[in-house]
Amino acid sequence: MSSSRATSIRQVARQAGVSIATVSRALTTPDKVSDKTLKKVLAQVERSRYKPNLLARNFRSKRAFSIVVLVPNIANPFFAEIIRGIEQVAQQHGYAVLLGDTEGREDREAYYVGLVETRQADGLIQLHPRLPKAARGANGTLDIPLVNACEYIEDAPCPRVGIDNVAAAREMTSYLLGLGHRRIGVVLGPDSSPLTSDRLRGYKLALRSAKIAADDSLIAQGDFSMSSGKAAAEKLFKTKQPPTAIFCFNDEMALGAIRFLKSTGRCVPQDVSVVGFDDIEFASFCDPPLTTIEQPTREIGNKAMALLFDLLNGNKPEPTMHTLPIKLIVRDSAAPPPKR
Amino acid sequence: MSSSRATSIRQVARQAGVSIATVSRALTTPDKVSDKTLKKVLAQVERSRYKPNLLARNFRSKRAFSIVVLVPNIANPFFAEIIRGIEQVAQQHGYAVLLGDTEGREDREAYYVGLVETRQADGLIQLHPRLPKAARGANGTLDIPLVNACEYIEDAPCPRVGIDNVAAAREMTSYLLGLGHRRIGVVLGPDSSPLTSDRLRGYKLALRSAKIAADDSLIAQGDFSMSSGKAAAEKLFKTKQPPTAIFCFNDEMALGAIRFLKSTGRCVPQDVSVVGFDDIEFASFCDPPLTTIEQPTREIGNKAMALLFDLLNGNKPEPTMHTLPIKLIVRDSAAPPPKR
DNA sequence: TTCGAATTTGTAACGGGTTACATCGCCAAG
DNA sequence: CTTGGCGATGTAACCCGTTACAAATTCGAA
Repeated sequence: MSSSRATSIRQVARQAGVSIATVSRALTTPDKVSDKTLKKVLAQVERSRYKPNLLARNFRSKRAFSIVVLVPNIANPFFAEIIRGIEQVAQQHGYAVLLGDTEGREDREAYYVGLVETRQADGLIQLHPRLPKAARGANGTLDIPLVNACEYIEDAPCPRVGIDNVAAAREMTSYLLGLGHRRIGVVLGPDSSPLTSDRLRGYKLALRSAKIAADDSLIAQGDFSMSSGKAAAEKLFKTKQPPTAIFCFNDEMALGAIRFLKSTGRCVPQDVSVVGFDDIEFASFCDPPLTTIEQPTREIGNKAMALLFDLLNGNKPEPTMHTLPIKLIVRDSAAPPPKR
Repeated sequence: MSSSRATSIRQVARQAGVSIATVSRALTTPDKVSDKTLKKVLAQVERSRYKPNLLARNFRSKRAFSIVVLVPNIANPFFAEIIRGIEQVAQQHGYAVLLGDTEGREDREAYYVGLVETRQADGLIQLHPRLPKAARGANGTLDIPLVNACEYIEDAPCPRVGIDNVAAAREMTSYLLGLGHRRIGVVLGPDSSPLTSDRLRGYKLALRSAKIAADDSLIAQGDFSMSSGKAAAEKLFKTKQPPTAIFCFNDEMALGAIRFLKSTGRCVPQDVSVVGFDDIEFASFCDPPLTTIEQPTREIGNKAMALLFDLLNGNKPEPTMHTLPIKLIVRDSAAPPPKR
């Protein structure tokens, strides 16, 4: 109580009249201790409210039992769900998760990589679409246990988990085509994101299948933020022949686009259809409820952590891509184009 | 390279021709080492790519240099912003933040408290409106360094940081009264939250000042979710005399309420005004943009971490409440009541 | 009873840093 | 030429667990 020094295993051992090894065993491998002694030790542990210092245990075992997740932005509910998925299985395996919100800054990223280099964390899950610079070893191999999720890294020498963005975008585009749309605008994410190129590819594939020529004036740049979606929609509607439907590469931008359309008196979906991607929670509560692509966020997180756990336990890295299924969620933001 | 054993300080010392103490000093207190030796040591550190094992350092210094944040739900963008604020100053002080998403489960909470009891983390920031059960010591004092943010805990023996919810709700209610509303509905948060009672108190205070009698039929229960806001609005409009304005105790519920009103053909704000609380990012992008109360989320996070840091460094606990200023954000979701 | 195997317990080394204390050199003052 | 003082360096203890190995005890079978 009064002592500032926490009770140590040696104290417990002395007070229980056994050796420290016995106390250690009683706590970690109880079946190696006789019933009588076990009871005696546990009673004393209880009495002196002893909590083993896991800093010491981890040090000895050379494991921090924590992993870090590098995330571009936790304020984004899409990532939040993935983090939950990660945490869920992390906890099952006794790992804690360190949150690494980089807010886009490289120095932050380096800091978190440093955490695992200095053994404060055992591995890293990267949600950004790039390999952390600091993680590359001298000979090009990976220095640290790493798995990549959501935004996959091209040719990354690590396990990856995500969805088939080409197929998903193609499915969504086909859906709009099926409604009768012929002029379908797209609002891209940032260029740096492989997501953007994949989804764009899917979009074009669908057009090709429908024998429709791609039109560059129907493609607008965005950056996954709501305001960029608004601006992109504005740009698309300044052209001679505006689209009858807009496919935004995430839900936030779709919300922004809808915001613009409404502000100009257009109705969604009667005048223009708008669809998104991700199915964040707000997608079902906006007006109109958004037709979008649901990503298995929870599962992506689960899988990513499971892969990292394998990695940490020496199981094969196998730098393969793990693709999880998506689902087209039809709500009310897309309808057949207006007749004219 | 080939060795699985990471380079240790002893290796570096041997190869640099100095003692381990000198290497240690070169890395932690360079001014205690002569320039010549310092250069020699750092060169060798570089050459052998030595990274000190912080697990060992932390073990020795009896500090984990990490703290945990207990959060009800990271998927909630309001909490996400606060976490960012916490992380920001944590990093300045060399602390990492462990994310503790409890998803409302008590066992999870206990697990995270255990993390600090076992020294894997040094302290805890609680975003829930309650004291972690496990944190209470034998004699009622706190066992672990704790600070409470956002949803304050009544009589908690720890520093707290948040806003003046009574004053904020009062200000918002007065604003609606100023627009001419006389029947103002409220949608509460969960009963267990002190937030709810404080905001309700502020609401009633404002009514009293305007000499308007409170009417229980204008009070509806919610739980901070969008769907609960929708349900609550529905209930309020089933009564004989529905309100002309609805004050929802957070933005999500306001979004839900607007959703309901629109689905019944009512216009916001022409027919009914709706206001929220928190000013989450979506508040400015919904339709209509939401009039709400802006909380200084980033600052709350910053302050909470600063307080915890003080606590960890032995500075007085002083279990006082730190109140940060709010701001009424007027957008388009509230207007004078319709004339009749 | 005796012996060996199996089980339980204890002793002590160990992990990788930090740091108190001792030592050593060096230089200025006496 | 001493001596004292100071800065730089080295030696070794220490942190608090785990665990290899040794010792002691128990137990059953011969």
